[in-house]
Amino acid sequence: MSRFYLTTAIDYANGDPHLGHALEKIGADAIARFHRQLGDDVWFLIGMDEHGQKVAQTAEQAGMAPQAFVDRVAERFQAMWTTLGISHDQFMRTSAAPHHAAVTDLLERIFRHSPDDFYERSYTGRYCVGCESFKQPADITDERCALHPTRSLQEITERNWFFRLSAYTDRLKAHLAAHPEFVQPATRRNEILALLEQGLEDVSASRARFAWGVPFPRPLSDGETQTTYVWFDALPNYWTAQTFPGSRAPWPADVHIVGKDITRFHAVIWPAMLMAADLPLPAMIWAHGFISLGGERFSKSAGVKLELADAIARFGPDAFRYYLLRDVPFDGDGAFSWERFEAVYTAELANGLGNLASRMTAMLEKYCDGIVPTGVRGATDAADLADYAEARAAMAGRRGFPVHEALEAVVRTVGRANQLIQDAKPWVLAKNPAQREALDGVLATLARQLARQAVYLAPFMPQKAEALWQALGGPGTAGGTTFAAADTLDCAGWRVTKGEGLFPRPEPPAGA
RNA sequence: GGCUGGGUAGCUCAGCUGGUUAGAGCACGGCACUCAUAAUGCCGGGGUCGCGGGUUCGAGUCCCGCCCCAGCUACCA
Repeated sequence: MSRFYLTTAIDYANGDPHLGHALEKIGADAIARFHRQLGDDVWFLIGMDEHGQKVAQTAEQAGMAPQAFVDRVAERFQAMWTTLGISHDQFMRTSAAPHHAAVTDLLERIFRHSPDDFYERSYTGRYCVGCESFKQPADITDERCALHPTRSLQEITERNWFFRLSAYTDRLKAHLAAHPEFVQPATRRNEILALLEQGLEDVSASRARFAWGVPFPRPLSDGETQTTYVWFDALPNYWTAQTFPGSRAPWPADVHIVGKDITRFHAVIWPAMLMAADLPLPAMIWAHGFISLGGERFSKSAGVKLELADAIARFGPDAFRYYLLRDVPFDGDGAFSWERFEAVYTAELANGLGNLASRMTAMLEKYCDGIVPTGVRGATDAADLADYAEARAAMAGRRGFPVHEALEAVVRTVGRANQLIQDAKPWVLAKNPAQREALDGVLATLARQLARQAVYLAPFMPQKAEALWQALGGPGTAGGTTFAAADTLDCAGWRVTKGEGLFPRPEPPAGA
């Protein structure tokens, strides 16, 4: 059994969960569940990034202490993940004591192993009082901050701890050259290579002006203790997770699943920190795309534009998961639309899988008293197994994690089952007792097809997969069945029951 | 501006190192069937492969130029 440790980005705790957050967690959850059924010993970490000036500000605006505020936000996120069936093993919160202690340890480890990498330096920048942050040239128009054009920018000099990121340019280049799979998909890897080619600049490791965070372990030469800068607090969460009570998080991680907007932090700063601390690097950074709504992008810091609850309520959490995983390529961008959601649901879940289950269970009850007959495996099984092998290949990580390709391969088996029924015409065979063996063979094949579908769909639609598995009378659970077992299973003797439709067709519009 | 990737049927996309009538899914039209959630299966219409040159016996596939789109171009995360 091989170990598989995957993480998602920790979500910034200054608002409620939105579609963008959900896409990442659902995709990661499908990967986690898939690897459990591959037989891997999976540890799946998600969580919250709860520190920083913005959080402190938002809390203040809400009239709350920062900790009370993030407690409330974390609760909302966790409730959403429960609703969506996210099967994380650990929920990180950076405001938790073990994280503070472990971040401090990591920073001290860097001081110890790479004494030259942290140093004091003055940073001079254009500070916007409205934003309470330094502005980059790109954000400045006519000497004013784009967001606060009525105020003038101040030139402020601040003394901080800096991290000698520049010293890692060559080592990072060498690592990417030796491990082409380290950053995926390829387009993100190209961006990182371009960045390394231009050379890295040192980055702040501590900040003055706000206290909501982990105190930087060593004071500046003038005695001031500053707050650890966001990336030296947030990124280490993947590593600090193992210090939490009850955690079995190993190190290094097999894959960090992140949004494409934060690839560089994970592919450059984080590995450099680990090198400085003399710790092993994660095997892969997988950067997924974004989902837009009405042309507007979502990201961690974008506003809520779609009530997640509404989308989930439409056809249930599993259908929502299916739609996102099927219609949004996990290595690129996609767009949410109600029309598309309904079209995919109707065509593939109601008319496709749902109807297939319905016609198969009906025939088994009608022709076999609900007991799956004995039948030998044939070409249909072989063709299905080829598709499933493709699904496993897509999820193996060699080419990153194109989750949509895996699901697509599984969906092909639904079409094949419908075709088999049409070709074999069991209702014709049933009229002729001499064709009994042929009829049994077809129905047994269909049972195996549905059973395998339940098992392979479990990572994508955990609840619906169990409902199907139960209707088929399978032993144990679909999600608890390994793919290896599914590939060889025999359903002879299972008691099938035709229950409620798995995916009811959408209600026609009122008045239509 | 620079770097990277992309522009192929109404929509979303496949088309590896150049080679026969350019494919899939969805949508659309017709036919068949009745086990099924008026579901399913079969057949079909539909493309100047962004534009213009070039190389080649032959280019969606290579070269040059141009147009358009997306991402990146570092301390909000």
